[in-house]
Amino acid sequence: MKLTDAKLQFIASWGAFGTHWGINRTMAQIHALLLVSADPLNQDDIMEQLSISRGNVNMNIRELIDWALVDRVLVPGERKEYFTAEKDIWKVSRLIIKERKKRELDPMLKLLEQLKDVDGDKKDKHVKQFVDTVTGIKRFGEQADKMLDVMIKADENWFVGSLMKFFK
Amino acid sequence: MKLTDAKLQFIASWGAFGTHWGINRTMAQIHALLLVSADPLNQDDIMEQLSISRGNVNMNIRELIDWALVDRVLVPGERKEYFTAEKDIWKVSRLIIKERKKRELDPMLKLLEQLKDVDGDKKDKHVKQFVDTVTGIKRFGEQADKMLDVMIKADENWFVGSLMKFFK
DNA sequence: TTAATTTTTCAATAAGTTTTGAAAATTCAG
DNA sequence: CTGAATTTTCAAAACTTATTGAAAAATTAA
Repeated sequence: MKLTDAKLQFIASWGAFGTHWGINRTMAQIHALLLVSADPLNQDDIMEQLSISRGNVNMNIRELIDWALVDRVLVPGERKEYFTAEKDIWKVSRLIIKERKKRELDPMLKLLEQLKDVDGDKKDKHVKQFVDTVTGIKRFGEQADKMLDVMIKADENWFVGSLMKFFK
Repeated sequence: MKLTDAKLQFIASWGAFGTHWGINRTMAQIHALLLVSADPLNQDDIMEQLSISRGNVNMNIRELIDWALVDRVLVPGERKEYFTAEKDIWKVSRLIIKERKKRELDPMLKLLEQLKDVDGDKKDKHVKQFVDTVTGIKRFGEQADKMLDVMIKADENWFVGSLMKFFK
């Protein structure tokens, strides 16, 4: 397969993949494009290669920068801003875990903490089922929280070496 | 907080949570409702408690059954079908991992396998960047794949006991 | 059987999300 | 400063996804 076609297919698939993970299609496509580009790109490059509008590029690039997946780089002698993606996929996954944990898991745990103290007789089976469910999810979430914290701090060697040996 | 309000808040939040994870809002809400209900519910119960249409309940219940998160149960003397959710959150998480792995990770790995054999001179920096990126993601995906397989097979005791000790 | 009940389907509609593009704001070279 | 280049904003439009509800299909009690 030609490089150009392979790039297009990678970008399309990464975009579709992203939608399953709460990341919008275009944001994932821009990310994909930058991941496979050897040199930094500017807004016009991205507009042209993905056939999308300036506003769209601008908004999604900002979002990618928020997630720390993309950095602005200064190209000497150029007025325009250039962008480049973090290429180390282990670092990328840690950045994504960190961001999603903050946005999703942490607030959920906070809510469950409140809900577990519902009023009413613990002997009542409806109250009991609610409390048991909430408590169970909370415990699970706390374990996941710890595990993810370790992953966020770990580096690839730790991950591949220790964890994967552990997982046989 | 009263049980009724706590339930509503749990259902609303679980629904919002689900949308971040590629699960539609209503499907997650029905799941939440069944998780906190002590007894099985029928379509009319769900329609009433969530204020949604019959068609909507029917489609999303079927989807939940596909994922094996919900089971049909026969209530003696009743004509209607009743539904109940798997309450063990560890089992629930394994079912979700299994389904999403099959739908998302496996196809992505298949694609990356093809893309890594792109034509062209490996010395060319554009080809090199593409191949390096694809190979890196593929390797990462394969590790994740193995790890998730172990998790799918594991039970809660293994998970909490061994893994969590490992994670300090 | 038949007819009442229940479940399923699906076209139309509604709701939600993303994208555009032109105008406003900002930046910076001269 | 001034004005050209660039970036940002955001209301309107396009697109995507979810929901409704009525009709069709399936089920089952009598």
